[in-house]
Amino acid sequence: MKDVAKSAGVSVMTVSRAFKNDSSVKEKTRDHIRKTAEEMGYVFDSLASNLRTQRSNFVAIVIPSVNNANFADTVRGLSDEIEASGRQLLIGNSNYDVQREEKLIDQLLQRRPEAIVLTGGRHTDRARQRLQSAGIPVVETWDLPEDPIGHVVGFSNSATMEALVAHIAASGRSRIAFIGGDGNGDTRGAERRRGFVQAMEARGLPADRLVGIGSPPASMHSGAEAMARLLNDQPDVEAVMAVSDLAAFGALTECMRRGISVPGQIAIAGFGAYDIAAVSVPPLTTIDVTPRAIGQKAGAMIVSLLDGQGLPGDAPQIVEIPTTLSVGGTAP
Amino acid sequence: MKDVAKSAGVSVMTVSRAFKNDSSVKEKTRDHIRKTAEEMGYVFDSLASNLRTQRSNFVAIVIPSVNNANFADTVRGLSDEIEASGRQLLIGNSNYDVQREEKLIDQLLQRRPEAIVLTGGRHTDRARQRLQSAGIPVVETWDLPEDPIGHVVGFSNSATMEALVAHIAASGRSRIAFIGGDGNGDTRGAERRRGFVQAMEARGLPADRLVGIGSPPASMHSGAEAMARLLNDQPDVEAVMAVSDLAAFGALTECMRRGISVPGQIAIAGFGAYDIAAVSVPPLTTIDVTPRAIGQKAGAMIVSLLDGQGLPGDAPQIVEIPTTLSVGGTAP
DNA sequence: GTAAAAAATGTTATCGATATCATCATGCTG
DNA sequence: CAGCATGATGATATCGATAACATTTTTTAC
Repeated sequence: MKDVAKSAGVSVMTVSRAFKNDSSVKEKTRDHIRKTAEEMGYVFDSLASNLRTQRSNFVAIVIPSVNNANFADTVRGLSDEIEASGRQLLIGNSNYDVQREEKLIDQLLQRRPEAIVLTGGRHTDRARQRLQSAGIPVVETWDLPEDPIGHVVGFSNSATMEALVAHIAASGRSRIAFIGGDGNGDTRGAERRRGFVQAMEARGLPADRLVGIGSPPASMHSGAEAMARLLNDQPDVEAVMAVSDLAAFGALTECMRRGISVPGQIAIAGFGAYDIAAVSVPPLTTIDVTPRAIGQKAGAMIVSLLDGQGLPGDAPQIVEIPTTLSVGGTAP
Repeated sequence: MKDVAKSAGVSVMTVSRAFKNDSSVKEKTRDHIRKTAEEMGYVFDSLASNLRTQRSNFVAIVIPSVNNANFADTVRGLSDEIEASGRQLLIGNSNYDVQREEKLIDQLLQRRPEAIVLTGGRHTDRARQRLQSAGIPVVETWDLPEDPIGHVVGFSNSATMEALVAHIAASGRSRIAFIGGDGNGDTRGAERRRGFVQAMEARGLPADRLVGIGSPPASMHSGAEAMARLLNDQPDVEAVMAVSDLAAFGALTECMRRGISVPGQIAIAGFGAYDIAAVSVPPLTTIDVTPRAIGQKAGAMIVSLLDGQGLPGDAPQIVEIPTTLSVGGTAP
């Protein structure tokens, strides 16, 4: 900037002002400076600017995996809002591991984000502390934590799953299995499993048909494999609920390979309303959680907190995202 | 840091040294400082560090869309390598738009990344200039540009598509259609279309069955829709090649809905070896471009350039990624 | 035409960590 | 125990932009 100033025959301060064009610099001077800078190949250094202004102009989001269309949709929704406000989005992925998440949060906070978005409501104690003392808006998404760190934009995975069980059970099926991760690494998956078990027990139905698919994320392939195991071990199963559409579709393909009619012999339900749900033949019965809307709402909330008059200490907002049951052909 | 120093009874310099534990600080002093800092809730400010050291410790990647499993895999491969070297990855998405890419590159360069990874080989002139004068390693991926900016890790989309046409044509089918984007926004898609046309013409086959699916990315839904149009307009079609597995699978489902046998009446081929290709019934004939390996290779290259002795001005490396034909049931 | 207001530009100190050089403490050698 | 190497710590300037205040130039008002 000093070089540009010298070359343009003005002070550095004028150059600085010329670059954030709101300030009071004569139009002619500004154009001249801009042109000079362009010719010199000058690139503004936002590192220095960020340090001086104490504003990093970016928002961080921690997701379990970039490789998941649902989270990608949330990222897209968030990204749209954040970028429209002139900020950038920094994405970190935790690989479904709260320890890794803690480390990531530490790293991200060192870069002084203006706000941070988390996926899920379960975190290490240390991560919670760090976030709380960071003094920036924290938004937990994809969940309704009992004891939120700050703001929340999400839905209850367990309650939503219970509604889905109600739908399946209403068709008279009682031997219902759940395909999903067996650990607690994927907290949303664990919540869904918990919702399944609760709903089954509330109806006096056996809730012991839990088929594990190993470490998250649940893939189409792992769903097919789990279905194969289930069909071998408990061929009398009447319905299968999967932790996600991907696993559900995998299960459906396994039925197709074996000539098992869906939903005739076995009903299948997924979760997440992925693209595959609508295209699949038959379409999947699933739950639409509007992942993009989650991101958008979180983004809008953050932008209004940062740009609005509201102080960071404002009362935490809890936004519950409505989920809808999308009845397809696999479980009418 | 000043506060921590005062509280721990040492100078700021000692605190600074205590945090990058390589330096010569007595172990006892370091532990004391670390503990004091932890208690005070001190969070290291990497903004200041980055400014002083002129090293941002992050690498940027520009992808067309986060919402695409192939690019997500590349991001994952890159992320693994970059994070293992202690750096962070900043992801920007260009929405398949070179103008937007140019703007994004400008923004990213202002944050002084240590290297930048691009998807595709087509960029605006201004973006090329900026990148060239940035003085950092630039890696173009997913393509083999004629005039690369710097390093390259990719494959030829057109040549790969030609190989796929060869496979289909070898089965004796000649009325072959291509389903893909009709514009040039998705440069990789456009290259594949070009490869299709070239291969068809080289065989003296008609290359006019091009079915557009609107703006990228090609989705399962848009593939199904395109297939429906194709079947209505040109019911005599014998084979369909899609710009991606997602569109291919959508096309397959449309055939299933209409009771058209695949591959009996119509053969279908995709591109990308997405999860769906292996799980689909029948499995899709597709091209595996090993997206994750692309990311890993690019990441390894960058890390070796940054951490190795090699100067940034070193000779550009061109790494061609081998693609493999994966013959499934849709086009044996 | 002059005084006051407004606009445009300049000067200096600063954000928080660190490179560099300086200083002080400690250990080792003969 | 002097003399020197080594280890540990401190003081100061600096990275590049900008806030805050100071100064100069231009415009407006009477």
